[in-house]
Amino acid sequence: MKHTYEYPRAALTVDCVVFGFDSTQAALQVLLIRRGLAPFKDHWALPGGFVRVEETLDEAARRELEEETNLSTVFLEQLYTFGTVDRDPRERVVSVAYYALTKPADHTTAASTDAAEARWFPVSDLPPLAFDHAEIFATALARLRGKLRYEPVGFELLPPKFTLTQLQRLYESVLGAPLDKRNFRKKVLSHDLLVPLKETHREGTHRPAQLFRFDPVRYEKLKKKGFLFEI
Amino acid sequence: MKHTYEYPRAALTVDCVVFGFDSTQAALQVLLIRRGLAPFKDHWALPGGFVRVEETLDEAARRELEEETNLSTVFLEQLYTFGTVDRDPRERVVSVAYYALTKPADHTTAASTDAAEARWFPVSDLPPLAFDHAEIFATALARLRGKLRYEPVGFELLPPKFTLTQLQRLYESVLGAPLDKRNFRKKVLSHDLLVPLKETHREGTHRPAQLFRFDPVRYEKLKKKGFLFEI
DNA sequence: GAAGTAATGTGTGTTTTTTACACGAAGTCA
DNA sequence: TGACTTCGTGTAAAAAACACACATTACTTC
Repeated sequence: MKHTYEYPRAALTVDCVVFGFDSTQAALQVLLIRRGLAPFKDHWALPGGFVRVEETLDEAARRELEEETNLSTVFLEQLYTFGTVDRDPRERVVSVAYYALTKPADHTTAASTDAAEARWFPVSDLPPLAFDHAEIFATALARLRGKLRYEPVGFELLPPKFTLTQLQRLYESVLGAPLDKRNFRKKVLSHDLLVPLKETHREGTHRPAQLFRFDPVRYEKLKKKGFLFEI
Repeated sequence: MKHTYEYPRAALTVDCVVFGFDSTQAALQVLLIRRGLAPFKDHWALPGGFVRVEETLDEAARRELEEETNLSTVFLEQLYTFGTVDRDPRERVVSVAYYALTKPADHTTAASTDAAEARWFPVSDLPPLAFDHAEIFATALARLRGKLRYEPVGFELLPPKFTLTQLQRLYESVLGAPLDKRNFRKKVLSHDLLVPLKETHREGTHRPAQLFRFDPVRYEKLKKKGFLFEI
């Protein structure tokens, strides 16, 4: 070790796996950016960047998300820290990975501001990723699956008003298995976290569907009491 | 590493929450070391230390564990990364926390080699901890609870041969709730991960208990097939 | 305005899982 | 041989999970 500090320093980055859901195609998506610089120039990569000395990890993740993709106010949670010695060809870089869930409203905003070209890809059809980002993505997807099963985070991927069918499609794409309509509705509604709205979702040539919204206040209350929200 | 850094560097540490289980007292325990240096001199803290440039995070955690506590071959898993700006009064230090599960056999070894005095504390009665280690510990305990519920990690805290009552006591101390003996045994045995031994555990003035061992091979097989091991 | 189309919304019976619960058996010690 | 302590076991009731089909509503087209 030949450094002048008393301890070795590592370059610290945050990388974000940003999930979105396309209701029309019922497809889970990830936001990627195309790298403008070497290494991995022109490759697709997770949005991310270096952590500044005066900001926490969470702040860094949120800042990068805003800078690179113009997303804000999203669900954001630390995922795992990747510290293989040679994951960056330049030098030792340790990356704290986060995953984020975004509502469709934010998507367009994201897609429009491409300093470095940002695009949504369906998770089932990703391009090759830079660095160890494929591994990070896989970890994130696994975590999302686990999370969705036990906590009501699905709403973070839908617009504020949504139908039960939309919600079911979301669960189906994330979990990768079809669900029974009646049983799904029964269970979701039993948690008492959805409030039916007066409005309906009218679209196309068929019966309009009831719209719901998620009740975050009620969720906090129930969570405190230790309720579970298994689907 | 060069002297002129294009990006800010952070000092990177690993900290380990080492769990042990005292079967005789049915108490979950944590291994702490007493700090010999400022800051927090003479305070109790989690074992840990700086990550070297040529080692991965996992390697660093394992090395620190061996150096400071003489433990090896334990279950070790990354927990969470703590990156509050001022968590270390000296300078910016980001810590990747791990949690470890150790078998009783290792305990004595650990207790004996105290360069810096290492001691086991029952989790219900911890001294004040240095830095943000109390928060790290709380995170680890919550994780352990979650993990135990869905994966067979309890065996990591017991000797290679154990009785079902010992296992039950372990679950009870970690989960913090009493369990029904018959239902517990039924469920544990239904997973088909325990093999009964010829020997029995004879102790004190009563009927000896059947000894079991965990079957890691069978576990790997079942895990691959996607089986769950909920308790 | 009648008929066709497409997605919504709803209930019940069956199976599986979870829970609650008590007592004889086996060994030690005096 | 009697007292003591922990071990090991089964069943019935309740709850949860699962499988499953059809009438309703709105729009479109003829």
